[in-house]
Amino acid sequence: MAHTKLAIKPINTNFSLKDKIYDSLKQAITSMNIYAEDAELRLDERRLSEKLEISRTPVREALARLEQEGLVHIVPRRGVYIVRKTKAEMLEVVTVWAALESTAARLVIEKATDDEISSLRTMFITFEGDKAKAHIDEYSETNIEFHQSILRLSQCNLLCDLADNLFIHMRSIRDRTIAEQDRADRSIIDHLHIIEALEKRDADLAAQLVREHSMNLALHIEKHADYLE
Amino acid sequence: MAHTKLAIKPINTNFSLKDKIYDSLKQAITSMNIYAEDAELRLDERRLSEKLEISRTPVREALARLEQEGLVHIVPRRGVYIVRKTKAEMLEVVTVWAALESTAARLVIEKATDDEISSLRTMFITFEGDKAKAHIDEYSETNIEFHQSILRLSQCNLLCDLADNLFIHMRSIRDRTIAEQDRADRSIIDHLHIIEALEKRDADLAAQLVREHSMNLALHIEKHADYLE
DNA sequence: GCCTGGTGTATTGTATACCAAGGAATGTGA
DNA sequence: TCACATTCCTTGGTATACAATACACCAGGC
Repeated sequence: MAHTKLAIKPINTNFSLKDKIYDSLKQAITSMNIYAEDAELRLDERRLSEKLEISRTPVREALARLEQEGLVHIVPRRGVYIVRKTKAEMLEVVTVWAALESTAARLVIEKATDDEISSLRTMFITFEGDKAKAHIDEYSETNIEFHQSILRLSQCNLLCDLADNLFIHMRSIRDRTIAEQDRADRSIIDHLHIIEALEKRDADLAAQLVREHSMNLALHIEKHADYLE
Repeated sequence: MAHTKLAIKPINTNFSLKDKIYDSLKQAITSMNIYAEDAELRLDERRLSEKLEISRTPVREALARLEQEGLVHIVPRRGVYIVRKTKAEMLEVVTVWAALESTAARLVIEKATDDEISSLRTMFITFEGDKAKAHIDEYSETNIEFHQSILRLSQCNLLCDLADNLFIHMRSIRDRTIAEQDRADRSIIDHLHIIEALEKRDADLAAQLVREHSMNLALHIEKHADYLE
């Protein structure tokens, strides 16, 4: 049915250039492999603004936000550099992640329905048995999804937001470590135990299992992540 | 004694205008009572830049950082507003705080020396007995110091940084709530129990006590903080 | 050959001008 | 008196010009 009135303009006037650039840069940084030998860690205000065909001002504001967030480091009159976390810093990230996610697990028990919790279980049915090793890439995605689901089901926005920021750094590690040894299998077992604890509504146990699961990653990084200087 | 060598200048060339403005604004916002009826929540780029006798650009960059941090909200073409947390948001802040501090407590047990832990105890000797109620203001400071000490002794910078940001919001609540009822006394008792757990190097207990202590604040806010809309 | 200082260039920091959008004040007609 | 349109002011958004600094390179003197 044709409208008699000019139908639109719900066009977003609410997102300014700087927001778009911020999202765009963040996405770009997130999806690049920061720790590769030949990674291009240098950003150039002017080149960026020319490439995006806008002026430097909004680019600068976006970069300032990224710096506040810890993704880039701005050196006065030298340039903007993507931050590489040291091993020590990465261990801190994982530690804080553990804190956030285990608290999320407690909240899930308070707030989530049985259905929501059991939805976690269905995420893993495709990996029953030995399939995990065979489909590492898929599993890695599911793995990430699982952890983010716990955050989401906690219904605590602050928790989600903080965790999201940490996740940017976690992701690059997880991708590297999940393929090593039998970590994928071990990971699934851990996850199933966590789900069981949630289903039993045992807050202390769930929190403990979630924390230990993350801290195992920390131990692994401590031992094996030599590519972090 | 006079030096024979020219003694100095490791002078920081690293602090630009925007950094100073950022610090200055943050300090100002932190120390004002955001929740007072007549609080001036509106900021004006132009007025600020005129008052500080600089251009708008660095002011804008400072404000952008503060927005990223959640202290102010910038509404396009409307203005910049200091953020008032709602009750729900404040409860989230306290929840996340609990997560961070209880993890810090675990780390204290791993990393702090006996001396460092016992230094926590000495903070409270002046408030032995019934003195807490009589010196509410002093106690409020000690209270804050106690919690920050736990973070600091965890030797985890990320934990400290995140907690500091939350603390800005916690502070305004604590100042209001500590004077109510017998919360000061209760608070001291909690703190002493926490210290005992740390001294016994009982990580699970310490983490639990710290978390419960904070969550009690959450319950109190839930019930009594009607000034949060 | 090495040290010292100058100079040029690249890059970010800051200032300023102009724009667009929202909202309030004002005017106008019923 | 009220509803509505118009105007204007306020305010943040963007673009651009200029200033300041870091670094590389080079020339000249010892």
